[in-house]
Amino acid sequence: MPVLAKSRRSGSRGEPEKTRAAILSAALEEFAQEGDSGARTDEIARRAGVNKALIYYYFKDKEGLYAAALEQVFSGLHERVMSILNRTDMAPREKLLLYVQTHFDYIASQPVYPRLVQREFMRNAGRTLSPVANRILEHYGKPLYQKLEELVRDGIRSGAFRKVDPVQSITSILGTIIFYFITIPAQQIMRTGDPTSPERIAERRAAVLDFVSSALFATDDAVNQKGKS
Amino acid sequence: MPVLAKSRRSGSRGEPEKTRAAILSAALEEFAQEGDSGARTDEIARRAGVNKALIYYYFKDKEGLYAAALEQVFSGLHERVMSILNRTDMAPREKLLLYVQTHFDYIASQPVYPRLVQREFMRNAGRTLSPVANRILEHYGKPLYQKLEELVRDGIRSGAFRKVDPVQSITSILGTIIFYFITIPAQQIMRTGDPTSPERIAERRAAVLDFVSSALFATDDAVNQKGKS
DNA sequence: GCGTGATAATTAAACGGACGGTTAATTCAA
DNA sequence: TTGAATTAACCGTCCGTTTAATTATCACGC
Repeated sequence: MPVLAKSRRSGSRGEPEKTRAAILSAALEEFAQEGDSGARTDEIARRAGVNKALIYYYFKDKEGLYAAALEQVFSGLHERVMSILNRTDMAPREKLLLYVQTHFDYIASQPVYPRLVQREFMRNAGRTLSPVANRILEHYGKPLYQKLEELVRDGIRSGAFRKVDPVQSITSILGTIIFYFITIPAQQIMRTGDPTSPERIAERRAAVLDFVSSALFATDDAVNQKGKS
Repeated sequence: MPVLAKSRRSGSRGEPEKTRAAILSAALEEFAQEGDSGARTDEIARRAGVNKALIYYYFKDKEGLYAAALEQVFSGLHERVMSILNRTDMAPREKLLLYVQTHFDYIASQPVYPRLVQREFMRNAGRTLSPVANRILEHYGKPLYQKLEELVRDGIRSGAFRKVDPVQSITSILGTIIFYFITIPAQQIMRTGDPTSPERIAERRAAVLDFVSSALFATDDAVNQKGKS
């Protein structure tokens, strides 16, 4: 990490931004592992190697820290994925496959992400999500779903995709991509070996692409002429 | 929902089993909603309409209650699903579709189930699951995966299924079935309307069957469905 | 260059409420 | 009378949050 010559702004010892980042990183792990309420501020501070009070110095309170953690993972995904979905130079099939790969790879590169996210989206107090999750979904989730829906419609219109319900198929695709990662702890029992090893991840990646392709793509133009039951 | 069966005077012999069941039921909701550590024993007692001490009277401690809750949902699924997977009078395609329907319907009938389960399987303290989840998976998860794997192999061997990796495709299928339910809170924001309404559930059910069928079944011109194997 | 405040970064310690769990007393069917 | 079922009240601890003190760095006048 290059020491920024100029950004030695002010303060006392250490680098404030580095400290902040350390806290955030520790929080990501702890939140993903234990969940919102299960995460302990003491443990986060310990992991980050800083005093607990710094959490409240940099992020107002536990919820503020939580929001920052969610924001970080989501903005990263959003950036990568949307740049693909906004492209206009690709046919639906290639575009969808590239999207799936990108989404998959992002999750695989941030093993902490899926559990963090999934946890949050399962937690509906009564009937509504937490304000934090709500904001995240409005900001990142909706545009993603919208673009994906558009893509699927394009694919269907052009005959590249089967005539599926766009929204439903998106849910299925997301499930196929994400499910493996959120069940990794369970898979350590169900199967032998390490589900997070590069080989296993590669194996899963290929399987996801195959599964989605087969589920969504029309089986060659000629074949889909025959009526379906 | 709070069935205050005040019929019996509460004092000593109300109905013990009814009380126990009330606690368990309340626990299921609370655990599913708030998670293991998020759930509050006071709240569970309140929902069940009983004194908090009864939780410790019937179930040793919070973890005992949690284990009982997991046990209940899993045994119910196990019972329904295994009876299908053990049948020998069905061709792979029908068997798999029936399995998917049954699994789906069970979840749909117990909206509390998927979040409860998913929560648990995401929580790996360090490197291993909780002892409770471990036991559940050994007892219910492994046999299920095993039977499903067998089924997929049969399907491939008979030519009814594409030549997929059995284990990977099972993960994909499970993801397709379950993902909708564990993201219901999020879907209340992403789409309009109630994702838990019968119409929506039916719509999702059809989509799952379609998605899985298309992903897994061989699209051979030759419909070599020979009925029994 | 050199004290000298000012301020940002960091810490130790403690507070107060929440929450899991306990206990001793009470009720009521058999 | 016995004992299972139930309750109110309590306890100790964990944990999020606050506060006050401390350390280091910078700005600046001298």
